[in-house]
Amino acid sequence: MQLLNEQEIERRKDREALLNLGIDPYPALSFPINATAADIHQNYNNRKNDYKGITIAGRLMTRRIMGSASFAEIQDSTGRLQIYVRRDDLCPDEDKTLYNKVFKKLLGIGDFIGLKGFIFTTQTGEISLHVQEFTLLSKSVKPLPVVKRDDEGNVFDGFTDPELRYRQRYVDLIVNPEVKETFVTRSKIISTMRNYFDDHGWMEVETPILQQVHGGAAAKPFETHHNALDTPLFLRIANELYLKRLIVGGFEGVYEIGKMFRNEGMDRTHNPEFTSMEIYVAYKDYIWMMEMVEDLIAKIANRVLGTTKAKVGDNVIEFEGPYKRLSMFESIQEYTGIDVSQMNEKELRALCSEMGIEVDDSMGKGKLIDEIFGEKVEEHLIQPTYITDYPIEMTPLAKKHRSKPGLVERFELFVNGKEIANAYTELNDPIDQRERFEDQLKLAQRGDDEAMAMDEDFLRALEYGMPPTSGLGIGIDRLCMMLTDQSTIQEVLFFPQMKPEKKVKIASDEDFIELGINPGLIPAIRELNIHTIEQLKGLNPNKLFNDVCGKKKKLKLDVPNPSKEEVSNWINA
RNA sequence: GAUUCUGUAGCUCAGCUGGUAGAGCAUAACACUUUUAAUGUUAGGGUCCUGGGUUCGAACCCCAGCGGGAUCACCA
Repeated sequence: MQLLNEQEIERRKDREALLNLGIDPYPALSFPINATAADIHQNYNNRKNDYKGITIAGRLMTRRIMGSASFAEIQDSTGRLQIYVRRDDLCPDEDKTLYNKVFKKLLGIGDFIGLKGFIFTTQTGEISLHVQEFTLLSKSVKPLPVVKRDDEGNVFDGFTDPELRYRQRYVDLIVNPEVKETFVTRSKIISTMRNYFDDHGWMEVETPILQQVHGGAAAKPFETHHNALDTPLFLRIANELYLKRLIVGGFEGVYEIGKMFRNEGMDRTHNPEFTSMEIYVAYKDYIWMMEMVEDLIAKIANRVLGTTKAKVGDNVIEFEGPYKRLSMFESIQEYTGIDVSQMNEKELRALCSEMGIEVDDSMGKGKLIDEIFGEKVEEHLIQPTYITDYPIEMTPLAKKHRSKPGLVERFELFVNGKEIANAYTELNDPIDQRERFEDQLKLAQRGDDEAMAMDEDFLRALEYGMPPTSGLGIGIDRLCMMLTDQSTIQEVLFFPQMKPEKKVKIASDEDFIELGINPGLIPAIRELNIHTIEQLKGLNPNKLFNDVCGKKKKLKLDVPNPSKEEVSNWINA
């Protein structure tokens, strides 16, 4: 049972009226088209003769009816096209129903129609379709928000409420073309990346999303349960350890683009499920990876923006490499003037409190350095910058630095103050790896809930031998935000996670009848805005009795008044 | 999780000091055969998020809850 507003009732009536005229509002048919809105706008002026006998389909978005002629706009996946409809073209004979009734009255904004006609240019210079035939393809029975734009692109009645836009993304996509554009760009970013990898001979793979050990990163997982195996399973927080197993298995380049799941907070840069790309290439190191990433990102920017310069917020970012490289210690030195490279844990802790950075006892040396970096450096890294050579404590899966003791071969790429990529020369010494996991265990015992879990099977794989390998992870959503100049992750996810909508179960007539209510009284009950059984149950019987009798009289319902006792019985039933 | 702002017609929003709920678009009716934010005339449309409280009287003030946004904290 659904409560309908005036416009929804009106549209349902139109649907009935169409059926009565013998027009199926939802015909089962295919409607072949030979043109799109974008094609017509681009090419009509140069190839005018080719644009006769056009068939095109789309959603009716605006109408300007002027008596026996009308202008309207349809929208297909490529954009909008104005159509020109004349009564005497559609209805050459006496019977003008098709235009006067069907087109003008029974169609509405949001309906899908198929059209046949020829393209022409109006007096005001707008390329338009002169309609010779139209077919209703699908009737819309819910009113669409109508967004108006003038010639300068000013928006007049925007559909802007973020809650509605995210919950009803389909509506957002229909009425806000720039939203659709963002997602087209997102798709291009991913396909460009995929093509780049494939062209290099690296193979796309799929690894388990349901994992028994949630390794490869430090985060709280979503937990579920497999009934047949009677075992707990986790939605993956990372896929790194599986991809490395494939390198052990003999593939020399593997990548995966897919969803990760983390049971943590949500904000404008975090969604519980997000898309990451991870790639592992054998016989490479992180120096090589930096060059690859520069090349990749510049190619993506070129493909989606047509340039390597991108406007991001108030900044213009140049994505053409080579990017600046700074070691983590150098970056802290550069932005604070302090050399932390020789400090021990105690000195670092003192420095943090001096800088007003909150610390707690669970934090080891690496974590403390990371805190300083996050607080003092990150925001300054606007142009693409590689931060390299991280403290070993915070990076249990990366190989020890070839020349700098206490550090690992790792870089993160920062753009506009945000991290968008993370890469290592991968740790492939199984003995070292086991020790690192054990160190993580110790951190966990100190209370660090982000410490990584031991994965015995992964260690077994490493023991068989993994070639030197470099690995990279890119946060796809963040990259998309960057390249589409969006400041919230929700704008680059079709369906961002939201709290569930409150569902109210509207009582049907049968539900009311079941309580012993005379069907003739139901209109009075609804008129009192009583729509759910719970609502009814919560009412005072005397008040309800008075209200129902009063409404019954007002609505002139031809049924007897209920007795007070009957009304009490409804409530107590 | 904390702070703060916010919830009024299908959509976007007004609503004064607490005194019968308003506009534009959309919808409906009439007019109009090259309009384009079409236009003109007219009409209908409301659980003012929910529940309590204060008051003669609450969209408005107070309390609680629910949804959403922003900022902060954690994480990518």
